Amino acid sequence: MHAFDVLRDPVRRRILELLAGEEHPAGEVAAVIEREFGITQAAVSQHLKVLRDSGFATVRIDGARRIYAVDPEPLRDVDAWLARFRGFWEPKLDALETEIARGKRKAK
Amino acid sequence: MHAFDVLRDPVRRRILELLAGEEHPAGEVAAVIEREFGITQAAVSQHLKVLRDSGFATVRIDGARRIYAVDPEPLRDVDAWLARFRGFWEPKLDALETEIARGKRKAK
DNA sequence: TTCTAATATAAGCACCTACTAAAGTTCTGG
DNA sequence: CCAGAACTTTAGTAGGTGCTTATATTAGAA
Repeated sequence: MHAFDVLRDPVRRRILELLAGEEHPAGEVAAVIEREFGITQAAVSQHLKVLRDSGFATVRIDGARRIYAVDPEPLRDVDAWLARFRGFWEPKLDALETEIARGKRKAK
Repeated sequence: MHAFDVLRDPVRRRILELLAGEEHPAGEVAAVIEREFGITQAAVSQHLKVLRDSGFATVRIDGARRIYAVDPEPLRDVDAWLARFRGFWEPKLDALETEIARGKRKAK
């Protein structure tokens, strides 16, 4: 499943927002989503599965709980795709910034 | 239609890539897409309509031709949404860069 | 005006996706 | 071991999306 297919769903985007700050058990995520979107816990679990399978989230087992966290890799891919359009709204680098960027690249 | 719904479709993403560099008449876009994806001109026209209606593309009439170009606004929104995750992969700003960013903000 | 090129729109159909309800799994406490 | 809590998985379904074919529109050429 392509990254944009995953992000297309507003529920999945909201889940990622919730996980962006810190990890959360599935139950907490489900509670928020059930309240905000009016869907069942099973539906949330299915969305979490999509996020897992597509690499947007990782799970850690803690007893009967499953703790979910963001895996940023696919989001980074999306960011990379967007890069080609960034010139439309970002101001050009000025000389000093260019130098800094250059220095950083060398440092690596 | 939400921005991510629009970007979900690979044909529409490809069209935006084509338009990213420079504007193109619908016919040129259709020729490329027909070849790359094996779909008809009508289908491409429908995708162009979606891009128009959702604000991703603008049209300029030139005789019998319609010249399409990227409108970056919705892409910028997507970029803004992604910003909250950028901390996962971007290194922290160092002191000098922070100063530059601060100066720019003041300058505005 | 008539013909053709360039493009858009309409109608109809085949998937695909997100949902619900119900059943299955796995852990923990008594 | 049993009950219940925390999740996941399965089966079935309604609605949405993207495609094709056919038709409409509009501009320029003859």
